[in-house]
Amino acid sequence: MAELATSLRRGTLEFCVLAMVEHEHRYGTEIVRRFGEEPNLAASEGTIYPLLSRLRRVGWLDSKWAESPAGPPRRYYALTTDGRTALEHFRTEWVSFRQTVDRLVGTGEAA
Amino acid sequence: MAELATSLRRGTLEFCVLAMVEHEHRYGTEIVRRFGEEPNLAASEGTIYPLLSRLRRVGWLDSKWAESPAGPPRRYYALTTDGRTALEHFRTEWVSFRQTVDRLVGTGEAA
DNA sequence: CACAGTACCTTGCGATGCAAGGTAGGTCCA
DNA sequence: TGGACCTACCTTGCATCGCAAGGTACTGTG
Repeated sequence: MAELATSLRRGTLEFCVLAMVEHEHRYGTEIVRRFGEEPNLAASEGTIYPLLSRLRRVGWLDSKWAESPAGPPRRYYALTTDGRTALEHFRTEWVSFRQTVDRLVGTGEAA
Repeated sequence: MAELATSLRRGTLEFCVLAMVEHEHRYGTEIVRRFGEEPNLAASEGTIYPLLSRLRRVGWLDSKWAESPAGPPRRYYALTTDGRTALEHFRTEWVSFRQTVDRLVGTGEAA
């Protein structure tokens, strides 16, 4: 069986990325660092970069290069209209899904 | 990108199965049918049977055959001690994970 | 000009959801 | 008796995706 946390990330990680660039444009390394600070989501470069590529490919993220104050240029990501729609859709699905799991496994919080 | 619901299931499905046999022994087809009634978790035989085999293999589920009132015999599943421990562990992890996602994607329910 | 730091990306593997396909025992009814 | 149908089990093969490990390239420093 795979690591518990790893499996849980599946399916949510990409939307956490979308949410992360929703209000501010961010670049790869910055995103990796921020996820690293979340024990529940900690994901390395090997996860994040391919993910960012996928999100660009399906048209949920857009990117543009920008100079760095020091070091190589950075690729900054931003939500597209489709990306925003997908994120909204996820928010609805997530709440529903979360409630179902809470009910079935009984976290002790349900009524 | 895969189906949203499909990805979300990953990692939680197996614990929903454990929870389903926590208090009552159940057999494969019954479990499939019950999941079919949950729009968020709908999983077919092709998902459930291999999953049940894995759970047996790692020692979280135990099973014994029993006659059916009509039709072929059924394999009834029950939680092992290890299975119960794993389920408890999941409950803790899940609550923590769920809160992190709620906070990051902002479901509009957070404080 | 070597070295360390930052930033990007790719390769290969393992785990797992799932459609589709396969086996076998039981019931029903002509 | 025997064919159609149901129930119940399980396997095969494919696609997806997280991730460790490895790789390229630019920049500033001593």
